Amino acid sequence: MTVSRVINRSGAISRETRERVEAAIAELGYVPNTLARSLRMKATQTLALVVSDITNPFFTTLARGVQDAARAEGFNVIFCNTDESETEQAEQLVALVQKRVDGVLLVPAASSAEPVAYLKRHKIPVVVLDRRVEDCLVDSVRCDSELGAYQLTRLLLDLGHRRIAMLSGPATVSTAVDRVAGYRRALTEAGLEVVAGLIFHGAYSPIGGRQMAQAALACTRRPTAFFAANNFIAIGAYQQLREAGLRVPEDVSMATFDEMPLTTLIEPFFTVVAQPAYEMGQRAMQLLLARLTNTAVGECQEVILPFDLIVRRSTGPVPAA
Amino acid sequence: MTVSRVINRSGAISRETRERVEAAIAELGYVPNTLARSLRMKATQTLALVVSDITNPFFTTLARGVQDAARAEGFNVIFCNTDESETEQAEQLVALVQKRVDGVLLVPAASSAEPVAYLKRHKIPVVVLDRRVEDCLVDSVRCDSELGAYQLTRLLLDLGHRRIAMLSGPATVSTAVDRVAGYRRALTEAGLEVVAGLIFHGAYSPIGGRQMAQAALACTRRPTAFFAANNFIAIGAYQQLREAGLRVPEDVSMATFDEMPLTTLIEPFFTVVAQPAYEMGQRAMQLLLARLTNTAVGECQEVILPFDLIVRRSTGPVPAA
DNA sequence: CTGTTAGCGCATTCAA
DNA sequence: TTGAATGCGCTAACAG
Repeated sequence: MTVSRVINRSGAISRETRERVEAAIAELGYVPNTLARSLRMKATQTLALVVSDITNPFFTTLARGVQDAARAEGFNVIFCNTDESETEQAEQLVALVQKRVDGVLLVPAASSAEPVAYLKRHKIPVVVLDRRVEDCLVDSVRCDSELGAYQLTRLLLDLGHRRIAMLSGPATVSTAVDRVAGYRRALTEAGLEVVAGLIFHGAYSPIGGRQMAQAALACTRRPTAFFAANNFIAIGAYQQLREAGLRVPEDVSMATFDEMPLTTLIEPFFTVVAQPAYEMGQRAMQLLLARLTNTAVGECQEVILPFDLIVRRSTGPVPAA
Repeated sequence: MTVSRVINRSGAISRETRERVEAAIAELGYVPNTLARSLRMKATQTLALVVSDITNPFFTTLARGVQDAARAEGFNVIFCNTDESETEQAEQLVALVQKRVDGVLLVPAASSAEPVAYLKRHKIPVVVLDRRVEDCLVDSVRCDSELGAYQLTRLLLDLGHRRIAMLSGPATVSTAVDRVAGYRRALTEAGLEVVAGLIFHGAYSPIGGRQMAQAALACTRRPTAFFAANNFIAIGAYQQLREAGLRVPEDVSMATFDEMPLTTLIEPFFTVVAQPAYEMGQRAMQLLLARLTNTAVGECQEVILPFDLIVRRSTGPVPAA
């Protein structure tokens, strides 16, 4: 139809017909069908963001960054949760391929490169966010978890702590692994022995945090500091410590990765490595859009964003024995 | 093709051909195209949730409820933010119609019934969530804001407060209006005069909260209690009070609507009317799905869910003058 | 049980 | 400047 030309401003149209068409559109309440358009164009103008849990403030902030950047270019974004499960993730990716999304931002549930390969096989551009995957031929945006953990551990060491429990995430997730690595490096450099019994892996969730804190408290010599690998672990661990009658920071110190926005506003408490979630989302989306529009983008990029180490009230000196 | 029958398990197929087809599918990495399917079927198996800000924990929790319920029935959900703007909302709805979503869950940016009518005109079922709209012929799920506000105000009155500042949301939003109404009723029933100068309307955001708190503090006789209409307002107001050198609850009391999940876990502080966000999302989705599948659902339903009034540390008696 | 025909609503290509 | 034919990938309805 000529209608198509009017709607898309493609081709030349006499003013008269255009007005006639526009009038008809208004009168009939006609709304073009994106499905048909996408089918024909082989492009959906839709991108996806796959995260573990859209309930985590770190990811919601990231999501806003993603969405704002996408909106600016006229793209829609679909959000998916994997709940940190590789099977869930695989299902989600299949669904996204079925929908023929133009690109995917992926916070991988594990470090396997298979999901990335899967998308590439279907010619869907991917940007890996927040975490590493084994294979390296992907665009990616993240912070340096190893360095962050190193600095946070240094901070605790400088305060005099020697028995620092590391409450990390799933051993399959790169951030969890890297944060343990940074922790180890700091200890080793300080000439201290790394005690395997003080390193824990669990879910990136309040429950995971509780369980790990409980296990850590069961050690013969109680740790004087707790390093939580993310905000949810910190929360759970904190609750567990309180229930065990311990005060933070008087009895034990705590430090963690990731801000907890509302908490921070009300009563800034946790000493954290604050990652720039919004910017991470934005940058990742920009990278993806560049792949989609620019033909010549060259090799894959690896963007490492800086973080802030913010010292607050949850850390203090080792209490007198 | 026969392929379609294999994939959809429709019609009868010999085991041999089925296996042959399945083998080919696996080998080629074939993934069916949802766009084409939806175009043909005139159904997308996709629903939408439109909220003001997906960053607000109240809405993320609600979103999880929505999504979990949808997933259970094989539906996908698209999330949209309106940032409390009617124009944004209108744009989002057009986009959703273009995408031919099968249904919409709407947290309306204003109480105008026009957006609902628009969707109905396009034969898209709607469930209105959390807020009222003027016209009533829609399914809806929410809590009784008037009652919640009434009880919260009563609580403050019982503690002896007489000058209670009401920091509410936009006057165009039903929850903001209803919460003011509940506040007024409590005062009136207690035989107190409602001071117009103590009722404020602003954005449902930390900034809004700050501004209203500032204005309230400028009153000749300072309020002894602050009633925030939602969590974001509470945060902003709290910050403003702190900066003014006031302690909560020693100098002033605060009460609010909506939990702040992480905050609550760490250091339960605010006295709140806690709405069951997750259930609200779930119920709304169930209602929508009923409309979509069941043909005979009868009249529109209005589900009012109960809330919890939780008393915590942010409220206390009026300090001695 | 399997294949064929047709059309969902759009945009590209070519003709008028 | 406009219209007609064609096909994107799928499924419903019918034939074989």
